[in-house]
Amino acid sequence: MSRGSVPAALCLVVMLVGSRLCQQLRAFAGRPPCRLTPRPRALATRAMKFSKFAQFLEEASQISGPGSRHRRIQRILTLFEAVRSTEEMKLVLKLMLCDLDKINVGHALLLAAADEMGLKSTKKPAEKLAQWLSRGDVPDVGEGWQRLLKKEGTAGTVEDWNLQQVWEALEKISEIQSEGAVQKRTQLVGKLATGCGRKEPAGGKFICRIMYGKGLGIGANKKTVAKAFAKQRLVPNGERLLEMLEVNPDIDRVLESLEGDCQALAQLWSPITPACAQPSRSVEEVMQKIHTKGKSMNWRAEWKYDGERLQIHADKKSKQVRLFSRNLNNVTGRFPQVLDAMITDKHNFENIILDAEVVAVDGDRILPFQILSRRPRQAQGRTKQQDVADVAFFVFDCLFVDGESILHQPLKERRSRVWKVLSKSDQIRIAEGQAFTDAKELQVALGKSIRASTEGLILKNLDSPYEPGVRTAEWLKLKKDYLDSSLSDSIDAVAVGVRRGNGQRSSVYGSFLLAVRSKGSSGHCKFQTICAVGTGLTNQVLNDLYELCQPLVSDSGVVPDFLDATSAGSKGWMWIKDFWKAPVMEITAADLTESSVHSCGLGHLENSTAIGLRFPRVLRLRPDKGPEQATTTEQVVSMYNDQPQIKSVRRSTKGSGKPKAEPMTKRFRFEGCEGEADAGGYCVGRAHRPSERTFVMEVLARWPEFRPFHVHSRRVFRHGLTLLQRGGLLTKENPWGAF
DNA sequence: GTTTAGCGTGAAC
DNA sequence: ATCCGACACATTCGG
DNA sequence: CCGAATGTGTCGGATGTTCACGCTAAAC
Ligand SMILES: Nc1ncnc2c1ncn2[C@@H]1O[C@H](COP(=O)(O)O)[C@@H](O)[C@H]1O
Repeated sequence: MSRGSVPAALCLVVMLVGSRLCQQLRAFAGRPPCRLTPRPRALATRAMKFSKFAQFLEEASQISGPGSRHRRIQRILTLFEAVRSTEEMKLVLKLMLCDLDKINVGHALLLAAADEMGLKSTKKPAEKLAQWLSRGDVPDVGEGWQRLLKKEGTAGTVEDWNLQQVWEALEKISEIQSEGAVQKRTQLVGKLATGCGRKEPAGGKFICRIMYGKGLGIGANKKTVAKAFAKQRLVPNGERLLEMLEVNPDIDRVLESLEGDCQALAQLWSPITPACAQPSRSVEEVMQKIHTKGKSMNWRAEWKYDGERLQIHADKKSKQVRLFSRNLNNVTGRFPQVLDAMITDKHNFENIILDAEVVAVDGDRILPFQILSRRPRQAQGRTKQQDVADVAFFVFDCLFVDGESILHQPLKERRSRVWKVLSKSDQIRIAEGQAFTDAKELQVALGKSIRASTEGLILKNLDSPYEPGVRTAEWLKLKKDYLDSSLSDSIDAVAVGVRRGNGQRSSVYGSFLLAVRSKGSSGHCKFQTICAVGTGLTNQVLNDLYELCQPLVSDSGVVPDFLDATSAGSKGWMWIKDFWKAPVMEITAADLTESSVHSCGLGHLENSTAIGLRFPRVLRLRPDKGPEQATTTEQVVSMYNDQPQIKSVRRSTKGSGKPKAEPMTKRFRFEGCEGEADAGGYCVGRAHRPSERTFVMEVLARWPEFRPFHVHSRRVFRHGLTLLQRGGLLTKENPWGAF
């Protein structure tokens, strides 16, 4: 077998699953206060100390290996069993799930608070902490706090707050406002750290993470905590916690309701966790998913509008309307135009809950997400000046109508139910879509949707019920940037800056500042930043990049002169000085956006705007390329101008778009694979076991033709492995050496 | 003393 | 938003 | 038929850009 050619058996067709659960909804974050009942004090006598709470968490965090999930759940269960009252249980849950009101405490403030802990053993604790973090001595601020507090020791009498005290401190922090707020907050946070972490330093770590609000880092979040809660006995109906939370995010209320006869039904004025869609990477993959699902061929392709998810609650008689964001925040004040549109007499409902996407529009034209996000976030006074843009609501589902929860009804029913009672208007529109049965129809629909400036399609099983909070297989998203085709171009960009990772990535660089090539005025090459990227990298690649870049990093902190960077775009980076050795990465993105942080295209566009990338991610490294072969600014600019939204604006304002630019780098597809999913049926799964990873590495190393594939570590050649084994190319004795 | 620029935070994607 | 790793559980393969 | 290999789902935790808002610090 010659090295440059690919065995026929290895024809790989990318067609299958990339099912990725996105991160969980941060369902609880920042919910506006709606606490009507004063909180009774927990029993003072046996109230749980934060130190004890922290010990449980610490133990749970150390569990790993096979069976770890179960053991972790058991450990958390013991924590629950140490709880003495429902009130205390509320606190435990809210703390574990970081369900706090907005407290305006972030990374910087947590650092500064180290100086407010009254530490004796460390001089300039905040400085020390920052140093630890920059060197990766400590994976996150929380661990840093723990380390500082540990040094203090527990000699003498030491504060040890109970959960109630901690909660009250958090509430106090959330209330701090106006002049001097930052200082007051910092002091209070410092005090809280002392109260939580003097007796048990791990308590400092956890209170820090709780305030930061991104999870406790113990390998247990909402789902796992709920599993443990299901087994505890103090509060009845524990196994219903999750479903109840999906229909009412208020933990206090839900725990109370569990004590009665509870049912997970949609309720007016109480936000329902929205359903999400699974990503799909091609028309073929979609068709395959639909068919293997079997039963129903009753599917609908709907435009995926690029705006914000909005849940509309309305009641005709009381003339009330309430709007909730995807994360269940109350955003009623942000869309005053729509409130009126919801309470017209033209509608034939008494009350209703709609699922919709709100989009910035100009008449019939759909505007980019960026325009929508420029609208004010808070209710504007009566003296509203010209708004940034009109908005329209594209309704695509209905969860509740006239006092009845219709979550369980099939989509078909729900749809026909709404359209009967909802009256369309400029503000209230219906999501465009069509039924489809085969790949061809789907392909056509996809093309249409993209030309209409949407992100792609959402495909829905018309026979499926509404599943709150679930990334259900009954909804598939097919976005243009997922597609392996010329529809989405990739960019080859140079890593010009690096930044140390956090948490589990603290031993390597966690993200990279990327730049593209541009001709400097003097004819020299200048590079312009286009995005930072930190996803799409495997641990292997991260380690390699660390080894590769470490020697190239300058210690000066001065932006190198080959680089054209804005001041905002150059904050927090360590610079690569040995530029010509800098690694090149092939990346992709969902959109090209206007940027004030990055410098790409400065000088090529009107209003001295520059271009950045939305949702950038690494496809692969390009060790075969040097910076001089990176994509150019001009190419990026023409990609920008090629976007449907930009074109449509140009059409309406000017005559025509710019002339077509030189061709982009295209991703390679191995010959014979295109559209031949049935030909061999060889492919594709995730290569996540070590032997499979090794195999992939080998294949990539030996047949460069494979490299240009959209190779994420989890969507590669499983069957290729089998085939090679069967063909005798791989043997048991020498699994990888037979090439 | 008043105005403006900068920075941190949260939240949308 | 995207993506990856680890683990869990289901299904198929091969002796 | 059973253990190993493979296929797929679930969950947690890394990471991105941009914007408005409100406080702080600098500039006038
Ligand atoms: N017709 C539609 N049906 C469902 N979701 C839609 C639709 N149009 C836009 N979306 C949005 O797409 C989001 C899901 O995409 P993603 O967040 O990429 O998983 C939802 O949260 C909605 O806000």
